[in-house]
Amino acid sequence: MLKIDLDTKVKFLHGFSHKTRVEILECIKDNEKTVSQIVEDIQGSQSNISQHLACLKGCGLIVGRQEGKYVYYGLRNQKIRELLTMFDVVLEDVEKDVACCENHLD
Amino acid sequence: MLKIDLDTKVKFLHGFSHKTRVEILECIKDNEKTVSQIVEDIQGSQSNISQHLACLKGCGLIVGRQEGKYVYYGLRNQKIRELLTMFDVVLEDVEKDVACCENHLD
DNA sequence: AAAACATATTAGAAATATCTAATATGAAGG
DNA sequence: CCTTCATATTAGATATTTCTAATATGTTTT
Repeated sequence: MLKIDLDTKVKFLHGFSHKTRVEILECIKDNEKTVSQIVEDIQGSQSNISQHLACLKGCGLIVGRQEGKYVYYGLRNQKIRELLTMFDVVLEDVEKDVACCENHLD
Repeated sequence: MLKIDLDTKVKFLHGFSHKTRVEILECIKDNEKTVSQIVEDIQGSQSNISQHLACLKGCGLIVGRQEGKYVYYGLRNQKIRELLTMFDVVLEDVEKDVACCENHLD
């Protein structure tokens, strides 16, 4: 059990903190895609998506693989995929919880 | 299997996107604490911590329970705790991966 | 009821993140 | 080579988040 540095963890988690990045992650969750496919899927601008991809890569969440003039991006590993799945599971729980307690998320 | 709304998910994930908030979560991971205990543990200002606690509550990650003049904050449920644990597991994986590939996190 | 304590809220300043638009790089095809 | 296509990078404008300092709320203690 390695000791995880707090700053590293924060940087890692930062990857999940923007709508576009979450969309990208979900969009490539099951199979890698080229930048242009991602741009089309989530209807963003090329430059913007490219920047978010760089961010996700920097956070350690995705990897890019060049093939000719295309670059394919996919999740870095299986554990990241499991984490994405877990977000949904946990959120369902939270939502049920919140609904039954009459509290609100904001 | 409920369908999780993207905006709800993004809001939820936003809770993890700041160093102080991650510190708070880790600090109350095993048992709930009062605001002043948290302030002391992570060496922040009362006002600042209070604002981050409000944020975490809004994101659905923690719950507060008043007892006399104290307010105890703890993780909302067990699943959130598992998620925090999973972050460490995934990060270890990523770090090993990154180390062996000679890429960097930034 | 006043004082002391714990926490929350607010406003505005300061710091950071994001987006847009333009340009750069680099590979493939003619 | 020159063009086209896919992607990356940059700079500056804009938007958002965070912090600090001051004040407010609510509870206990005296």
